[in-house]
Amino acid sequence: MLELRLVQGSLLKKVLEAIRELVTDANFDCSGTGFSLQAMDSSHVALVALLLRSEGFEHYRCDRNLSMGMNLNNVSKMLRCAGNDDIVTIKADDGSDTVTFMFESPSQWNLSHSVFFFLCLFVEWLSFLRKGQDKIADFEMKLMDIDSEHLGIPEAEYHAIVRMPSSEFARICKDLSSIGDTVVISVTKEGVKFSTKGDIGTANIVCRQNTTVDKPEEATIIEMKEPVTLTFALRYMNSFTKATPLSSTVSLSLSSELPIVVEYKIAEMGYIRFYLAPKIEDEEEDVKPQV
Amino acid sequence: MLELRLVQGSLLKKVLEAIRELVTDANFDCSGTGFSLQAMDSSHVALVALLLRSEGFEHYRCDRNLSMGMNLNNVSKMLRCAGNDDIVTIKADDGSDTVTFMFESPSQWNLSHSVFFFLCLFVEWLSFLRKGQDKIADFEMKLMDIDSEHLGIPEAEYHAIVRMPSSEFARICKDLSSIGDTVVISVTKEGVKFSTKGDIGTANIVCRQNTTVDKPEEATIIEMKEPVTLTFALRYMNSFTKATPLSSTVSLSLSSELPIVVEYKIAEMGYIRFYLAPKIEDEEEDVKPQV
DNA sequence: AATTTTTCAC
DNA sequence: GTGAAAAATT
Repeated sequence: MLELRLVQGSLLKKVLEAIRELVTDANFDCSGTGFSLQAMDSSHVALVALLLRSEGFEHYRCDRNLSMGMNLNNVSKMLRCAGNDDIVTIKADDGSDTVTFMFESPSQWNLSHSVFFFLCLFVEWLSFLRKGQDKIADFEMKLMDIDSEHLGIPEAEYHAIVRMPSSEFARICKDLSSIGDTVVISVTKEGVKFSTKGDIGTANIVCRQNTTVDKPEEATIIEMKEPVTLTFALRYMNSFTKATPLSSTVSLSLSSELPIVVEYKIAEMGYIRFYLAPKIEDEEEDVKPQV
Repeated sequence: MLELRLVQGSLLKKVLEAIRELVTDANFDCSGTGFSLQAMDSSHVALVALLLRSEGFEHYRCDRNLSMGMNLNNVSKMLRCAGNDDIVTIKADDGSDTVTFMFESPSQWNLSHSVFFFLCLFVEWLSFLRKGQDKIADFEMKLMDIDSEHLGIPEAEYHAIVRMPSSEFARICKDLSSIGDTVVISVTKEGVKFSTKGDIGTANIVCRQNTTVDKPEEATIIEMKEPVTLTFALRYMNSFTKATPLSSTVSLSLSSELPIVVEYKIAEMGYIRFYLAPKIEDEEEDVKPQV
């Protein structure tokens, strides 16, 4: 039997919005460790790895390892029926070919946004006292059989790791894709440079290391062992940035010839990591990306 | 060599959004006086004139007069990659067939919107002290050869000049175009009347002079030497109102048989002016507009 | 799921 | 000024 209770249900909604553009069907794997997913995108070029550790759940019961194949668009449809403040419970019986998502709405309180913070805390405390909720919904979904090719992802030493605000990374990818199709990411001790070239011209965006900001999540930090320059398809990068709502920072891990790792940490729980193989620099422009 | 540095980069973004619907390709002319553009719209009916005086730039260097032909949609694409708070620099080397737009993001400061104004000023002063920025982007674009027919626009005496809130003018043009295709603008000592006629009926909007408002930009001021009534195609008027974000007020200058001048002043820098010839009132409805 | 911008009908 | 349907964003 499986029963996972996640107080912050909006997190699950964000996770699905982050993945569903890239992957249509995937297996969710449950074990004592946590709730995880690993899948290639439909064109077999990018890889997504999700981990939500069991400790991050309010309640986590997983009697034995379970792999549940789901259509992510359908999961997303159901999750969109959950309010952002809902508590989400995922349930599956042993041997069952269905999974159930349960959403408990917290009681409606007539609060404007300008209410004081302590009042919010008070209200949250009240809602713990309440025995029930105004609304409880459950959605049951058929599971599917999906061939999973669970790749062991080797731990690699990266030449460079860049951490920057996730919104800034998203903005850069979006801006560059209005000029070109690919981005050249180049890390030197000067900083990290994102470049592209297209019919109407060229673009270069340089971000310098900057740790002198008020909030740590606004910092740009570059750990570089060796300079590295790699080229990637912007189309995938833009898909990855769908995970921006999950974390205020993103990290890019780069090594020559290795796939880039674009990681969004999920507070208290784990991460989403996207892997994308670099384009092979060649005389020809239209080289098909290799995995 | 050309190097123009504009602290308020969003202004340039707005200028391009204001023009690009009307004009696809145009020459930007740089001289000691400033940065200017003059172009007919693609159907050769309306004329746009832009002036950004050199004094409005933080730094203005223009060694010799330069006319740079650009596709405004491409310029706009690049400018959309600039943040609204970015400092924009336009660069061109002598004899080069490219132009470079450089965007410097101000450093991230932890400021909420509710911060006091003087604190903003302080922060702006601080950012001048900083040697560099977190993010610097540069976009290079090929220039084009464009036949420019730089018309001398004669200074005219206008029978009437109406100044009103630009948003109000935009609203009137939009509303009237849901009823008819043309607007009759009629200035008398009563005020200014915008009228249209269509299949479903007629509409008249009268704005009376009103200077007794709290803010001067909310005033409607009519300077009239002589009553005047002219007819214009609403389609162009609606294009002109794309410049609304540039100024809180607009002025309409009218004389019989002369093109109307719709002017948006650009604070501290200059203006955008749109010229549109009146439709000749005739028994026939479908008279082609004359320039 | 594909491409670009805004609104309604000829 | 051209064209088909609804809405925004890449």
